[in-house]
Order: sequence, then structure tokens, then C-alpha cells
Amino acid sequence: MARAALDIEAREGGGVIAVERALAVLDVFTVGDQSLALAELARRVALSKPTVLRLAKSLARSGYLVRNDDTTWRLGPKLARLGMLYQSGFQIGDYVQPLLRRLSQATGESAAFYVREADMRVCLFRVDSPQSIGHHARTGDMLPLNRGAPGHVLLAFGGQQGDLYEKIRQDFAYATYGERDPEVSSLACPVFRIGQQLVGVLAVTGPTSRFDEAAVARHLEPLKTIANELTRQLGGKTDNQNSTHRPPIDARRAPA
Amino acid sequence: MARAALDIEAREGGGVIAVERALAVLDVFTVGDQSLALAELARRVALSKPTVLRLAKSLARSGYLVRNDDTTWRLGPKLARLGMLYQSGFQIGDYVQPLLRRLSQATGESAAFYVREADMRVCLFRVDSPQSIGHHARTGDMLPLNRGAPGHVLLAFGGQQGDLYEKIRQDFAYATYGERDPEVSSLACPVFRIGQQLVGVLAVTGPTSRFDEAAVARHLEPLKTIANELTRQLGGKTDNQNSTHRPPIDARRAPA
DNA sequence: AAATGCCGTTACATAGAGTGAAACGCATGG
DNA sequence: CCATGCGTTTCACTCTATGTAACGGCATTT
Repeated sequence: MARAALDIEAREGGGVIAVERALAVLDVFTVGDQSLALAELARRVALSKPTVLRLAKSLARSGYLVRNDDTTWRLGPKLARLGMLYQSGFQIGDYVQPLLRRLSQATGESAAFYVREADMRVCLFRVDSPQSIGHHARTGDMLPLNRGAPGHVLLAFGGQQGDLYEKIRQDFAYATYGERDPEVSSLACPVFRIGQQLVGVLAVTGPTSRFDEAAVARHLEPLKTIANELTRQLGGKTDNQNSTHRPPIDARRAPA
Repeated sequence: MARAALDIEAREGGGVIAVERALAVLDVFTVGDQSLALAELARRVALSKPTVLRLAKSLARSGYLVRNDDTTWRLGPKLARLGMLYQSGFQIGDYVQPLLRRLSQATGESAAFYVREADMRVCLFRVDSPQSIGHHARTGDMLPLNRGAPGHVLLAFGGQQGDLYEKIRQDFAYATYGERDPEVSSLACPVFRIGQQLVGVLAVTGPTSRFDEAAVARHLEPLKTIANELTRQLGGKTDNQNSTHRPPIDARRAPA
């Protein structure tokens, strides 16, 4: 038997080992690999080939993998369906997507919408700028909360303690310059729904090379305007100001 | 033990029962249900509550489900990531999406791109018209090949026999009026890549009420123009005509 | 107040499912 | 022509996955 650490965790966590192994097979697919051979899958998940073959067969029978004619495997269409269902469960796509397009057009940069998911942030929607370059976050990407402007804003309006987060709660905005990825900088604003509950953050993202403080100052107004519009559409109250001026201290928002 | 028919199939197919059961748990989520209770999941997959609880725990540990504070379950962010990877594996999104927007704008209807996946067609990309109404296909939806214009066109250029398909191969287009869903009509054109290999079909879709033969005649030219442009971008050869006139018989395309 | 029903969860004994080593035939390439 | 690596099948063994039963909590009903 394998006795891998992950198996023990699965069992002790009250889970099913075979299931987590199968999901691990899906997880080894990354942006680079369109199709993977059985032996390659087995190597990446550190399981025997017969075991991975059985798991892959079951994944394929359910539409989560597809077996190519050359016996390699690729991800299956069921994942697209469920990915859309995950997205649409938030019931904000109809509002967010058009505004992302406007935001991208107004700033000339890429625009994205992030939600918090446990101790991570997920890029729920994204509109690429025509001049988009390099390695940026894609829809569905999971990134850390403590790196990058969107993450910090999510933390701030999730009630995080600290001077930095106090300041973000006052400004209703935050910018980072190459913090998570040296080549990527971003500016983010919170979005609320009815009851002033945090829904997520709207962000403008661009390459650090052209995304300096002057650019941030330029992008702040359209971002705030559109974030406020989104907040209004979702039933939340706006912060009554969308200029680039330092906002007055606003105590309406209480940490959770 | 359960001895369900699906379990026997899984085993005899050389698969892993527990895995297919877990995937069945994901499959019970549909557009309506944002979050589901454990008991409801157990009912839908016809398994005992302890079993489903263990499966759900494993699904959640891997990010395929999320446990809400009220102990209900919803789909997890990993599905969005893998759904995007499935899409991007086709390496056509950068070309298709802008053209779908143009097509939707030119016709005033929704536009979609379908690919064949075994004996089904999958809506790989979709751009909703501003006047979109009712129940239409969504990105990731799996639909039958033998119902609806996109399905028939995929069959035709997949080499299907029959007078109907011979005609579609001549016209490079086909329209259906409420065939799959009485309220939905559509017009579809094939798209090819290098070597004249079928990539998928471009389609215009609208409510049957306003999608009559006159509308199809109006939409045919922009659809063909944009389908040809896409084919050109993907390295395929176009059919040398994009008018609404009956095309001459063209024998370049051989059934697979 | 008591009772009922349904929820999510835990414990446990048992059946049998999942497992990997070994061996197979088949390409591929040195 | 051998060597290597591929996908696949077989098979005996172990331990995993399973459902029943029972628990406590929470509404709603009686």
C-alpha cells in the first residue's frame, strides 16, 4: 500500500481516499498541459499506473476527463458546466461583467472581480485589456489574500486588524506595485450588497512597468465610480464620494 | 450494500465506485440550486447520509465543494479553474470571443460557439444579446447532436450520411426553428482549422417568435462572414462565398 | 410542555472494493 | 536487435468504504 501522507489526512479527516486521489489527478493539469499521458499522470500524483488508469476511467465515464484517440487524457466538458454553475451561484455575473468591460475600456487596462473563498481569493470574472501582456491572473485562479491589492482589500473589509487595513477601510481603495508578482500591479475597491455586506472587490490590473502612481491616480476615479455603481446595483450603499481626494473618516463600516 | 446499477457499471467498466459516486454528488447541482443540504444530496444520489457526508468532505478538502456556515454545500472554486482550463485547452478563445461579440452586435441576437465532444455538443463560448430572453443554452451546457442547427452542422462536417447532411455540406450553413427547444431557433456555420479539420460551429440563436426565415436570411451574411474570418484566423480555407445565394457544389470537403 | 420529525453527525462491524506487483504485447529509438 | 517506456490485464491481499443504528439538536406540531 501507498501510505502516503495525503491518504492518512484524507482518512483522518473523515474523507474517502480514492476520491481525493481522483481529484488529485484533475489537479495536476495546469495551463501548459493540454493533454497528459497516463504515465505522466501517475508520476505527478505519485500513484501506480493501474491505479491512475482506474481513476481516469471513472473520471472519463462522468465527463471530467476525456480520453484522446492516442490514449492521452484531457480535461472534460463537465468541468466547464460546473465551473459556470459555481460562478453563477454568486448571482452577480449579469451586473459585474458589463461593468468590467466598461472599466477596462475606461482605463485601458485589464479588469477583474475577486471574491473571498476561505483563506484565498478567487478571480471570479475577468476582462482582458487589448494591450494585455504577460502572465496575469485568469478566471478561476486562486491567489493568496495577503499579496496584491485585491487580497488586502478583501482582508480589510473582512475585519482584519492593523493600521494598513484601517487605512484601507478609510480610503475604500488600495494599490500594490508588484507585490504578488513583480510584473503585475493593481488597484482595488470593495463592492457591497444589501446590509453593507462585502461581496468582493473590483480591480484594475496592469504591468508594473506602466502602472505607476500617476496611472493609479488616473484609474482611481473610474474604478471608484464603477465600483459604486455595482454596489448600488447590488443593493449596497456607496461611500458618498468617488474622487481622488482623501476621503473623510467614515465609521459606517464596522469590522465583522 | 447498495448494489445500485451504476456501481456495477462502474466496476465492470474498470472504474472506481467511490469516485463515480463522488462525481455524481457534483452532478446533482443544477442551475436552480445554489446550495444543497446533506439530506437533499443524499436523496438525489440515492446514497446514505454518512456516505454522502464522507464524499462531500473529500470534495470540499480538494476545493470542489464548499461547506457553508449553515452546513449546506455549494460548488467549489476549483471547478471554475478547471472549467477555464478545459476551455483554454482548445486554444481558440482569443479568436472566438471577439468575433462572437461582433456577431451578436451585428445580428442583435445571442451568439455561441459549439464543439463536438463524443456524441454531444458543448457550448464552449457564448455572448448573450442585450435582448436575450428566456431559457437559452449557457457556456458549458451539453446538448444532443441531433437536435438544433449547431448539432446538425457538427454532424454534417463530421461525415454523417444522408440527404440532409449532404445539403448542409453544400450550403455551409443550416437553420432550425424550435427543434430542440420550441422557444429557441438558431442558424449555424462550420469553422475549420489548418488541413480543413472541423473545429466547431459558430451559431446565432434567438427566440423562435422573432427568429423567422426572414431573420435567418438577414443573419446569414454576417454569420458566414465572421465564420470565414474565424476559419481564416485558425488557418483553414474559406468556402469562397459568403452571400445568401445558394453556393455551388463544393467537393473540397470530404467526410472524415 | 410534551411529542414528533428531520437534521447533521458519530461509532462500528462487515463485506468487498481498491490496491500495486508482476507480467504482457506493442511502439519507438538507439 | 536489444532496450526502454508505453498502456493494459491479471490477481491475491489488505484495508477502505459502506450502511445500520443511535445520538443530540432544533423546529414545528400536538
